[in-house]
Amino acid sequence: MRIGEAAAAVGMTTKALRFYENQGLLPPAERAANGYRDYTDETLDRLEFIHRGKVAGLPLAEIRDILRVRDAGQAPCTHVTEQLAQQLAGLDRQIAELTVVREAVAEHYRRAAEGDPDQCDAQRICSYL
Amino acid sequence: MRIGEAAAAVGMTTKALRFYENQGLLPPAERAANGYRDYTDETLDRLEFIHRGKVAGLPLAEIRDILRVRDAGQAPCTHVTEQLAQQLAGLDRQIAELTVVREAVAEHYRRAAEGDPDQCDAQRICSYL
DNA sequence: AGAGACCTTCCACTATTGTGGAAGGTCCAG
DNA sequence: CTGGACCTTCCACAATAGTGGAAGGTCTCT
Repeated sequence: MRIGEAAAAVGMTTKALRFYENQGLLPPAERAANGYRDYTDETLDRLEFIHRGKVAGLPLAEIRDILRVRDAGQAPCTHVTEQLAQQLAGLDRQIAELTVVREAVAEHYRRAAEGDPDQCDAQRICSYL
Repeated sequence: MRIGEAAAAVGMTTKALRFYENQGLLPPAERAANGYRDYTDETLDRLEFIHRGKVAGLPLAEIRDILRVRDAGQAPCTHVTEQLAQQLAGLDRQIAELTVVREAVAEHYRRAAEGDPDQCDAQRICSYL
């Protein structure tokens, strides 16, 4: 199938597919006689996999690495498990950091919402921040 | 004081200060006879404010807007309160989204950690993702 | 006078994940 | 044979928050 059909089948754009090829997530596509890319269902599986990886928040580079392990003939499970563990740790760290910021902002906001605007101090520029 | 001294005083780089001037967070600096930027303590206050805004996770554009309101002679408190409310909502949304992703990844990981690598299915590329 | 530490401007580049558009080739229907 | 829908490549741009480096001016110490 041609690129437009493949893209539509997985809900991506043709631009994205070419980009993935460029970034090494898809192998260089087979070409029809006219030079058009010609995809098989295998590519769709691969694209679905890429989609699942993106949903899990993995950067394209990590998805690419997983696919490379797989393409090298190994089951990428160990690698995937490792990536998932790292991803989990990263998410926990990110959530923890955001929660800290959230608490700080919430505290600022509480003071701002109850406060007296006239207390603003020129030197602080705004006493609520 | 010159730019290097000002930058050191607030723990920023000279590059960052020029960048802030460029982005409108700092007014065009006074210049000494030799063309060097010449800062006063007011600039330090402003930089501290920028720093607090950054810590609160506000993008520079929003910090700039707050400063503009302030520079226009109004107390920016109302504006700040509004920004803080938006920021809080944004953080809550971001944390909620990350938490959803985290749960999905954790579930993938649980299955991967206990699973049998031989179950990997060629079509799925990796059954853990 | 020369070294070294400052300062100036300006342009390019970092990372990420694509999107937009130009210029041109191909294929099918009317 | 022409229009429209596809496809090709390639270059530029988006957002964010700066950083790196080149080329050159200035100041102070020795």
